[in-house]
Amino acid sequence: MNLADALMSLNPAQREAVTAPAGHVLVLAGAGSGKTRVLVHRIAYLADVEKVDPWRVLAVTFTNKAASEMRARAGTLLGQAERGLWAGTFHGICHRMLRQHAPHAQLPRNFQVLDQDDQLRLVKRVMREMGLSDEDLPHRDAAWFINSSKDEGRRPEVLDAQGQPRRRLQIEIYQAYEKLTRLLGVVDFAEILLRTQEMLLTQREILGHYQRRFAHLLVDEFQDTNAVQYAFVRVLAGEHAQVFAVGDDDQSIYGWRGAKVENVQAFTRDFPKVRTVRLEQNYRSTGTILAAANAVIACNSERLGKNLWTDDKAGALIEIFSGYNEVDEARYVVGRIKASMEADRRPSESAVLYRSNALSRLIEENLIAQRIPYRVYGGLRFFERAEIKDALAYLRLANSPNDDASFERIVNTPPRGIGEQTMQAVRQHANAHSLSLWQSATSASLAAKMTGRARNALTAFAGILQDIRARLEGATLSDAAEHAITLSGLRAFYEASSDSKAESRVENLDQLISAAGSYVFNDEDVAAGLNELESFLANAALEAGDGEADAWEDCVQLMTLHSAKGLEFACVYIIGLEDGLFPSGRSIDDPARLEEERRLMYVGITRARQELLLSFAESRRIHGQEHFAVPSRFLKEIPAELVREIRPRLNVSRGFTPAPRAPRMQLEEPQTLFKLGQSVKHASFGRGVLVSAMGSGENTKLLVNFETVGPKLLMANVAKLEAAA
DNA sequence: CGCCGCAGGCTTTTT
DNA sequence: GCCTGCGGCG
Repeated sequence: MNLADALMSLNPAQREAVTAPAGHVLVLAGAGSGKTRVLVHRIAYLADVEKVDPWRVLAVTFTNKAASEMRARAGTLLGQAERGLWAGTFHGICHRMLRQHAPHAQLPRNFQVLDQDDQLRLVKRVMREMGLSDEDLPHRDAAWFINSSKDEGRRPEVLDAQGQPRRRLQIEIYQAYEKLTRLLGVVDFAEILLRTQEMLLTQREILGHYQRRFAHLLVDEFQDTNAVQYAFVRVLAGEHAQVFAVGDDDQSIYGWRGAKVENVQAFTRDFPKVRTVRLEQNYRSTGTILAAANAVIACNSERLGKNLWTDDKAGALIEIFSGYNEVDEARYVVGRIKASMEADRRPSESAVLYRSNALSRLIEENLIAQRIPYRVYGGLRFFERAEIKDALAYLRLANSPNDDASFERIVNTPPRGIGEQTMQAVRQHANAHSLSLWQSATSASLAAKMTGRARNALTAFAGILQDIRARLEGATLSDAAEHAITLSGLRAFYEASSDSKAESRVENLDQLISAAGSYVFNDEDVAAGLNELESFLANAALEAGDGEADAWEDCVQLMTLHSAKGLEFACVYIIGLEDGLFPSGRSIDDPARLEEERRLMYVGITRARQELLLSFAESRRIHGQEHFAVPSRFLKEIPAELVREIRPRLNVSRGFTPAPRAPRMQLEEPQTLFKLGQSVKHASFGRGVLVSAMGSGENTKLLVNFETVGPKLLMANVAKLEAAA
């Protein structure tokens, strides 16, 4: 593609950003304003006009998906020249730097990356060794503390307990955890960043090397950077590199994970002469949707200020549905999706968004009942699945026998009679003689102390591993995976299992074999001294893969509001809009956190291109308990003229609901009320007369005397009654 | 050792 | 309502 043509296709603000002269640039890019486009064009512009070798450009994103999209789009603009461009996630880039300079970061050459689950296991182990249980401090809290400290760039030594016993405990666990991870030579996600940063600060030659190389740093989603990531950009930029930061303070929704919106402002302060460009023209949503988004986000006080506008026409009104309960809500939403499909919309054009994963269940049930294909995002990704990690652990242990974490993971998976008792002995023997678990388990001196049964079990396990190892030599990656899965007994174990999930586990294991077969061994890992298997294993944690192993299908999309960021859909349904749920009850009392929730709402609204439906339920079962809720405050922040409110057809009148709650929303549509003695129609029972009503709210039951089937007791919110003449 | 049953717990999660 | 962790029993 011709760059001039490409530049002409940009709007003035986009063009200003893309063609900005030498210096730092901050692009405040509103939702749907073409920020990826700007980033990609900037890379092309630098190459084409400024004659910057793409090799000297580093583009940083947060997700692998965004990184590969950027690479692909830069490729279409640049052609061959795109090769050499370093585009990746913060973690991917730092990981690569650590691999390259492992010894300078005090890491073994084939150090391992711990994912969340691995980390938690290690925290548990550390706490167990300290004599602490989950009751002293929940394991999750301890892991959380460690991660947020690292995100802030803090090592345990610089932390102060501030006289708080709980905090002291957290610091002690962090300290012990750190000691253990260094001993094992493993790094968690936060450590990848922090360790890289520390390496750059202490190893001047390495820093100089990268500073000389990178003339341009482009950072996507700048509002999501945490303290360490910001410091990384700063130190890498040094005095000479130009930083092109793109972000939207209104879409900062990861504050709870250490992201600092303040970095956006800090950028203009810490870097000299920053040129700020605002992208405010939105190319995604209708005027109505945009107006709603603007109105909601305007309720936040901490903003850099931006107002989205569009050339698009107003479009349909936003619908607000108020259901009696979650069942009602789900039925309505799925009904609407079905109707839109009947109007020739593809399933994948609709997305149901929610604040918390638990809300997907009922929607799923209804979609299944309606035979609508759907896909739930989130949950475990491919390489996070237990069976996959088990198989990888066999490969790891076969490749490096002294990998204790892998040993612990699979020594008794599938069950082979090596229990806690035996493992205690193995660990103790290892500790006493400074051996790895593998060395300990296979040592003759330990065997001598063991009972026959335990000894046999350990010998059998060792035999399996040796078998796998023997077949590693010269085998393709997929053969190696195949052997690990088969010889370990994992496949046989799941095939024999009657568990409902076992079948999909076997499928996943097969998927692993094909994933191994299509793995591309990269030059950097060769240069870092890894063999193909090590390279494959190293990348598994970092690129955990997609939520589903299946190929993309034309499905209704279900996901949390968080994971919807960056995506767009023709029709968006945001459910569970109740105070306490969204905004989350945990954020409601804290103004700063409430603003983050509001930004989440803003993100949700701006995902919609054409249609937006917001729904809440007056009562909802949460954790098995009935809760009555007030509609989300965010609903009231949307101007009434943009909204059409919908109530279910059947509304129980005051006549037989003893204590109706005051309606919070002004209802524009007339309610259809049923009176005692009225003729009604039911989908399957036909005509009848409403005889009596009992109970209240969600539990309201109606007694209807049907002409054909006689009297029936119906749940008011389930039976779709219509008034009959 | 390993299975089963019960009690308690619980946002969001790019990497 | 569903997953996790622990305690008891076969």
